[in-house]
Amino acid sequence: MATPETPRTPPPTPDPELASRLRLVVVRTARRLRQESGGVGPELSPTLTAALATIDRCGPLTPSALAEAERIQRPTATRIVARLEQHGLVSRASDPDDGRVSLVEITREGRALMKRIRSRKNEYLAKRLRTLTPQERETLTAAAELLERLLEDPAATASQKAAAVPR
Amino acid sequence: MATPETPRTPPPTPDPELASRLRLVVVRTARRLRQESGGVGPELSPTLTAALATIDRCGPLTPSALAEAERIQRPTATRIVARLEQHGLVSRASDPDDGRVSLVEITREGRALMKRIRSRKNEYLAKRLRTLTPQERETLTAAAELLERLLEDPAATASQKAAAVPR
DNA sequence: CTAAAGTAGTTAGCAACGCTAACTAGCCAC
DNA sequence: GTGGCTAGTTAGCGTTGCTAACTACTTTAG
Repeated sequence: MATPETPRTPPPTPDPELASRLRLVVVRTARRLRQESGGVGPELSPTLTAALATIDRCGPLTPSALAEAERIQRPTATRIVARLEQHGLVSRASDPDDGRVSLVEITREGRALMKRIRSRKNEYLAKRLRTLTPQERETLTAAAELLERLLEDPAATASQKAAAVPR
Repeated sequence: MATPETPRTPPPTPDPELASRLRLVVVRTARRLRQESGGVGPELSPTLTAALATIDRCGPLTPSALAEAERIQRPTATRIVARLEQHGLVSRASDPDDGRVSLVEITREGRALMKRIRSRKNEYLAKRLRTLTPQERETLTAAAELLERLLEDPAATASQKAAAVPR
């Protein structure tokens, strides 16, 4: 098994293989998280949690802004906000300057839930993480940051999609 | 932005925070991958791709074994196999010894598709990965390995991490 | 000032994927 | 054989993503 701290894998890292591998592991991990989150308690699904986190972090924002931040389509954002609102986790306010936009904001309850989620819902993952060495956790932290970076910059992606028409 | 420029995690990394962060980034990455894969061409969804990869790697196996490997329920495996079979990517054979079980195997076409997928469908990810430094890619490789380990059963994990005793 | 164009949000409907519950079919123990 | 186990399937549900099309408001042009 590779020791993450030692760059003992110098040459043989062809992109396609790493891409494949990342694909698989990310898909499987996401699935696993979804499974876990469901059973733990009366908590939110990963999707709603991620959205709530964004709303929390980015302050009051419009559904469109949420869609952009989460890389989802506006209709999806609409539904997500509706669900969160239904649970009393976010509230909406009309923009006085522009009657079209509505500003979504996290509520006190929402914030409290986020806090609870951070400490409790991640129990599964956190427990697993605790079995790793500090160096390994560092690796994951760095990887998370890299992925975050990869997720940004929609330019290349958008142009790719535009080029791929036939279907 | 490469070598010495990642002052990542000099301070302690509390588990809950890392867990949260991993959660979010994994969920979002998975979503992104799903979006990309759909539009690029006549390719498979991430779920089907992952399943096909497992069938390819683990040789002929039963639907139950697939379910276990992919951490899904048997009915889900049934549907996935049906879809793959529909596309001619896998074939089934009855076990002569046990009339209940059916053995699923990847076909030549399936193998060819896997090959194509590895080189083509990951284009999006691979392209992004190419913007990283070798060291960063190494980090992701190590992270993928860690996540693979974390995905395994607690029992299996425990035995494997025998070398890396948590404190 | 009114008409056209653009933008924010929503609604409606579709497909993928995961689940549980319940059924069928084959195997084995008695 | 009958009863119980296991493998696989079918049926049905909920979530989450999408696109297309609609409404409502704003902005711009004439």
